[in-house]
Amino acid sequence: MSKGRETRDAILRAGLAQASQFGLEALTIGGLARAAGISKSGLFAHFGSKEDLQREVLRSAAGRFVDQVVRPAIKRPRGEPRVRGLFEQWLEWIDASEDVPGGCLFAACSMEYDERPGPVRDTLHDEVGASRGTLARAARVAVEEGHFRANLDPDQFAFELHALLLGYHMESRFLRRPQAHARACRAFESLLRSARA
Amino acid sequence: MSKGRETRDAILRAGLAQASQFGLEALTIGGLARAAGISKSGLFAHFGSKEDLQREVLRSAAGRFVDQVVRPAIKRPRGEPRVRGLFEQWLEWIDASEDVPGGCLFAACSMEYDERPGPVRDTLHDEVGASRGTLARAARVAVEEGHFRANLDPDQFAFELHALLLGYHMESRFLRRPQAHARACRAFESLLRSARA
DNA sequence: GAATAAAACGAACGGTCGTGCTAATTTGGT
DNA sequence: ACCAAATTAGCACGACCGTTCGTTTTATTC
Repeated sequence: MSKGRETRDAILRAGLAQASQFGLEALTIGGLARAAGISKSGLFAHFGSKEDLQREVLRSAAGRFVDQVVRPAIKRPRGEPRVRGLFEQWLEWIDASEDVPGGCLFAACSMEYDERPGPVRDTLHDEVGASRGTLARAARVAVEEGHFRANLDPDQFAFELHALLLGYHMESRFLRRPQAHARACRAFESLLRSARA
Repeated sequence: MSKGRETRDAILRAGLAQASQFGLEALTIGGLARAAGISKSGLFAHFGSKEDLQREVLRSAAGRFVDQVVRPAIKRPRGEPRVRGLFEQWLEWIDASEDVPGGCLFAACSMEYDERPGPVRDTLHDEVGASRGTLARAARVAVEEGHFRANLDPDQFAFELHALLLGYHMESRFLRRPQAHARACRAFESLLRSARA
């Protein structure tokens, strides 16, 4: 790998860390350059604009999300186990990982950008939509496998599960309640129960 | 009312509108002054610091939340109807109101401040905790009234309902799905069902 | 209507923001 | 070891940030 891409990756890693904690809007060129140990203009040369930088950070977050949540989950057997896998991996994704100390970047930013049109919002929108789609697809498969009842609406299930994950994010990261994990698991089991019955 | 408090209220009204759309961090003295039609320094004189301004905005948001959600709901009969009232009023609160065009300020800001310690976060934390407490209390009353099953954990119920409301916020305001309202209602009915059984 | 208090203003401060430009340096291929 | 290309640094810019200050305008009170 060329030197350029190496530093570029390092920048994105630092940017992801920063953005996950303080938001994409709070990402600054100067601050990020300081964190990455290079000059402002040296950093800037890797991205044509701040907006580009923000979108690249989002893209790298999406890559990590696939690695950490989606890929491990689809290794599990089709149907309910895979849905459970998505849920469990997603919980871990929301908990701080080494490179994303601020929790789920998407959850934080979708609130930040709900009234802020532009390319960044569009990129974010696509990625949130994709992750939501993954949930719905897993639910549909669980119906096909006969694990979930035949008349289950997979999109409704995905909506409810997604809401639950947002709730966990708030409970754990903002309210800092120690029971957050237990609460989320109980709610998930209850959700599964009504998806089967 | 003295002239000073009048403009102060007008500033807070504009601040609430702005913050609900773009976040409390994005609130700027200059921009707010422009929106309120006064000078930067004229505005600043009403609040000792930007942090104070942010906290006052939060306080005024809390007041409106009580007026628009809590008070109408506690007029309903104790038990399930009151829980339903909270849910319905809360949905309207999340939808744009005249003075809060950006949806629920608390939902947006709790993501913004989950890794940003300080007085603003503390204030926000208290208010989110209070609104959550209102949900739990209503659930407890519904148990007492015999509408909900006796072994229901009111805090767990509050957690799940709160998560659902966050999900609605994302579905409606960020993803802009037209079915958001129907989805939330279906999920709510399902939640009620499992609270009764 | 005059005296006094309250409120709003305009200018300026030191900082930081994103973004150009050019010059120096480092890198990789020969 | 040398050269071209890729990469980084340095510097400057206009704009805006929160904040302070002294002055001027507007409200309130007698």
